[in-house]
Amino acid sequence: MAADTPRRILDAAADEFAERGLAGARVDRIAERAGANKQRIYAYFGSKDQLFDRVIEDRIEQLLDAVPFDAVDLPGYAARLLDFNLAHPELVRLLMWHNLERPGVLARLPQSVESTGKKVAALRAQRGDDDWPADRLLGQVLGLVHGVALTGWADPDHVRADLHRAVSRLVG
Amino acid sequence: MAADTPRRILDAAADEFAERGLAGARVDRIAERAGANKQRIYAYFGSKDQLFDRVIEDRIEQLLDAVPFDAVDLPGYAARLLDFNLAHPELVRLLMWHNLERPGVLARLPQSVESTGKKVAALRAQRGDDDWPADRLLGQVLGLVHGVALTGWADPDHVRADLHRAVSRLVG
DNA sequence: CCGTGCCAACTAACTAGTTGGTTGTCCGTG
DNA sequence: CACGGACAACCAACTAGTTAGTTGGCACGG
Repeated sequence: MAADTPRRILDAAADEFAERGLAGARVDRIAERAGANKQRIYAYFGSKDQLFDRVIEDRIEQLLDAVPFDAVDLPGYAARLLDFNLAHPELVRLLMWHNLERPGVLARLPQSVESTGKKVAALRAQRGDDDWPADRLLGQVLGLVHGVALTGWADPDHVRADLHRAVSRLVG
Repeated sequence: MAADTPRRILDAAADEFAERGLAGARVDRIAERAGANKQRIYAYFGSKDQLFDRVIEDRIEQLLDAVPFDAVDLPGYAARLLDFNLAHPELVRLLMWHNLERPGVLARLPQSVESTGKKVAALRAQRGDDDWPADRLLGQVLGLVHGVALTGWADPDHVRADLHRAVSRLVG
């Protein structure tokens, strides 16, 4: 077998939860997708809910640190983050489900808090806080990226170019 | 009884679906919340899925046209749209659920298409298309509003002020 | 008597979580 | 080398509760 069982279960669960959410996911289906056994799921992760949380923990870092933050070139960072989102729609869906079905949990996740803290600090060191407080500017930029990724009518190249332009105007 | 039965069912279903989504919602609970009867739901709406669609149809207009579009004062429009979102989180949740559990349906809804079309036309008449194509500029603005509403760490007053400032820089 | 509505019980399928029994592998002990 | 425990994993059946959707019977107003 390719990887060890807990790993395969996590991956299969990520797919299932991304497609159907917590309430819509089926434990039997996760077991089948993992090529593993139902009892292994309960042995390793305890319950469906706990498994969902572990999946999020497992993937959140991947999503947060996929694109290295660049306080100097904020428009470029935004564009690269958008590209990652477009390339990994399952992870975006996973986070949306989690936001709806486990409200507030993500905001309290240490990895998330730490990553955001570092970004704010880097941004503050680069630009200072007077023109536009770093945390709030970051919020605008991240909101813009996720928002346009959601709305996403136009083709990716246009969206990326427009996003780059928009963030340039924000920081300019 | 306050309103007629179909109306009460739609309202109760909107609450239930907004809280728990399609898969998480329970028909019995909707009946209870409506102070109505389960068979009435099936008599009027056919199935749980169809009921969900009807709820969306019923509420989509309310959410799309909640804030009259203003092509002249785009920053003000964005701020007012944000305020509506903050004031009606259930409707935002309802749309997020629908986007996940019924992907693509919303984009094909006539009301949605028409509303967007009018906005784009008004924006194009106001600013022209050369500097920034109207449809893509609108996408950026709407994406920004929904994005910051999602991310939403800071307090509403700051978020609104920052959003106003951001959109001002976009259109300026 | 017909339409609207309520109540309660019912079916049939599904679902999270459990249990018992089995196989194979690794590892330390005699 | 042989033996036996510990462990990881599989399979299948099971429990107990839930859930969408149905049916039959009753009350009331026009």
